[in-house]
Amino acid sequence: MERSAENSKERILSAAEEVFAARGIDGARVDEIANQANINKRMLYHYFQSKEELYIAVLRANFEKVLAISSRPFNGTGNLKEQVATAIGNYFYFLAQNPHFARLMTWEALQGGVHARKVLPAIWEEGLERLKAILEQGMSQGVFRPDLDLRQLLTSINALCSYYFINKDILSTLWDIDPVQPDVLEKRLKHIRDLVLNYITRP
Amino acid sequence: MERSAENSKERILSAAEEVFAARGIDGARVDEIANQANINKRMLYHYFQSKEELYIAVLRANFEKVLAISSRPFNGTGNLKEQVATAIGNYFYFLAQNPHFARLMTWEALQGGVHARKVLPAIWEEGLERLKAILEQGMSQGVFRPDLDLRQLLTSINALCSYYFINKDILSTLWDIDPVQPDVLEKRLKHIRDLVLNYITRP
Amino acid sequence: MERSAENSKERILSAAEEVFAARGIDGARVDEIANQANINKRMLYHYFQSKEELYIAVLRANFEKVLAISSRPFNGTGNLKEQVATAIGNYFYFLAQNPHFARLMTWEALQGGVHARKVLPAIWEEGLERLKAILEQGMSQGVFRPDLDLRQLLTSINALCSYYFINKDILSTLWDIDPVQPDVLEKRLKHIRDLVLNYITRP
Amino acid sequence: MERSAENSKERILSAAEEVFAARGIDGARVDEIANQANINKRMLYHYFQSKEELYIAVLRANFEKVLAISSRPFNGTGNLKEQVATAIGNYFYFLAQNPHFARLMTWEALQGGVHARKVLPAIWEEGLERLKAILEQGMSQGVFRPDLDLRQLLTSINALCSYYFINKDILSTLWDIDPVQPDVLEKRLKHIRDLVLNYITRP
DNA sequence: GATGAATGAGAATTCATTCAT
DNA sequence: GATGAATGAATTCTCATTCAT
Repeated sequence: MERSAENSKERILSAAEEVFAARGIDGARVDEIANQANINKRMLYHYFQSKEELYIAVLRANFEKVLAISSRPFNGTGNLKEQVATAIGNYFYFLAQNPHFARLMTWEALQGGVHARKVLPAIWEEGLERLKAILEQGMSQGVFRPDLDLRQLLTSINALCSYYFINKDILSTLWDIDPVQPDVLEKRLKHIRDLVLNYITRP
Repeated sequence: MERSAENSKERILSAAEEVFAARGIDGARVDEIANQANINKRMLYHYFQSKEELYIAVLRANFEKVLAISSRPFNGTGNLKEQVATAIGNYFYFLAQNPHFARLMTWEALQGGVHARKVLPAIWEEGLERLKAILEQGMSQGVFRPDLDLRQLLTSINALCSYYFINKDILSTLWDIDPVQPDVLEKRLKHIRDLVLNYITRP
Repeated sequence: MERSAENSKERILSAAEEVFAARGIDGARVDEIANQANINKRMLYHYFQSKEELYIAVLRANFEKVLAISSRPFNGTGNLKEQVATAIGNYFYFLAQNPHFARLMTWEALQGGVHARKVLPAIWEEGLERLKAILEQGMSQGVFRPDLDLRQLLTSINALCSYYFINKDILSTLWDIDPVQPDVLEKRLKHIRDLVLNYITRP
Repeated sequence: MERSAENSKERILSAAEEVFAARGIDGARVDEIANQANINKRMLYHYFQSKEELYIAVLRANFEKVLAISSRPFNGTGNLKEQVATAIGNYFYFLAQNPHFARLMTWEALQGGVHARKVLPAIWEEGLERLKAILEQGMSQGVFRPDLDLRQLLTSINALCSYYFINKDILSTLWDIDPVQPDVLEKRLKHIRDLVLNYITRP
């Protein structure tokens, strides 16, 4: 990892994300972040006013990451059912590949979203904005059941995906397999898709 | 301000549950617990060896609560579908009426279950043990689809229920209504039941 | 051990002696003393005003023990040389059989004798009072060298005896034998007697 | 009030030695050490993990001091008897000039050497290593009595020297003179030398 | 005499933050 | 930009002592 002056801020943010995701804001130690970023603690305070500011910066960066994902050209093809399946898969694998994201969101949720609120109030559902559009389209076209409550449904999809990653360690113990192994991931995704697609297509 | 000896420990446990559920083990302050329990901090250390021990005691008490629920006479009647609906409802309302439970479990989950592991390793699924039995029965009787993966399904039910309460504050902002109001709760439960029942009954 | 009311005070004193000898006044815990005495902590404060008072009471009791020894009929027979040997032996075995004594005296010594001073200022040499008398007799009779400095000599005898017991644990490690085993004790005593008698009898 | 970085650790160690020697590990207060070192308590924990670690560091430093003494060029001249006298004098004056040393060793001894053991197990006799060599030489040359038990003898010399300094305060009261005044010191040393030399040279 | 719970003052340890260079 | 030492305010934990019964 390069150590030129310019990327100091990046290194701090990245280390902070790691530590905050792992331990939450109260469990995180500024020292650990500085060590992991390979910078002097004083530099950390040069770039960020306080531990809390740094935490918020991490949240902001993560929100931007989802936004980027959710606004990038959609690779869903075929009919609307297939597009739902694709959108769910995209989200699921985004969470799998960005393990810090769901953890950060959950620490935040447990704290009532006090910090996240300072960044972007309505971000919570952003990652599923595309999916929402597809579902709305499907409802109006009669492909999906007309009585879908999108709030409930999007909440459920979020739950079905996030919960899995949040509880990874515990599931790992309970099931005695690694929940984030490729084939195990795929199995989980299939289950979520079945559950959701079955529901939205049957009146 | 009663001060009888026997309930001091209870008061401490109860205050600790409140504070740990609200802030997690790292965010909790022993002083706050002592104040809320209306005891001298010293007494807290008389009954519990350390903050961590107290936290574990809280976890243990909560585990026992679920166990008590899941092992009490089941009020499910009627056919297996109805029984599943009842079991989900029982669990959902248990979470609604014991708001600390899901929060404690989630703080724990985020920390990899390090403390919970010291109490009871396999407790995680305990609250849904009854439901599991019903589902197994339904599968063998051909009432439910035969290819149910119970691990996945129970995880999903847990997710659908817990996530809602964990994200209560955020949903409250997003939706601009109180998610734990009786009728809103009932709506959420209906959605979960639909999702699950639809899935398990269609091959 | 009997637990009738009357001997509570005795039990406390005895436990306190044990604990104070083992850990010193600062290392001792009132709780440990109470537990070991099998009484309620409150009783301890019934009999003794404070931890310090209790400690002083222990010192006093120990001083009385030496006084009793040093004033009891002397079993020294034969000539003065033999009497010196006997007196040294008596003192040495007193220390061996009352392991708390030398330890208490040494904790006190390290603390400048602040507490002991409150009990009996001149007690320090009491245990060797008899020996002093014999030595004086021997000097005037010309049996011992006439230039003996009794202060120095008594201090030395005290040192030669006490030091051994105080450093018991360390000698045990260094020598890899138990320093208070009967034959090892006897060897030490012989050495001390040789050293002293050789000195006092040669001009 | 200089504040250069390098000597902070030294100042802490030096203050700690002072306080630990004066009050023992249980009687010592971290606050007092910090004050005396003129640093913030926090720095103390920056350099040393805990009070116990600091105490062990003090022991280590003191052990190194004796080692340095005992391994420096010996200024003993003349015949073996004179060399013994010199070696005893060196040790005696080392203790006189390093009053913390004997005190630290004695606090340790009373606690069974639990902490010292972590530093250097066999250090206890180190300060008299040189003397031991001379005595061995003298025995084989027939200058000293052939039946010397060096363990006993070295223990005795240690006792005769250390005990004096450990009991300084009490002797001061008993004798009504200052035991560490130069001429009083010299008198004590003379006595010890007489005692020992008389013993080792007479069969 | 006896008990167990309770307490306030204090002691060790930790942490985010800032100063001097 | 960068550094390492320094700090004050908490925070956890401990202890001798006392109260209510």
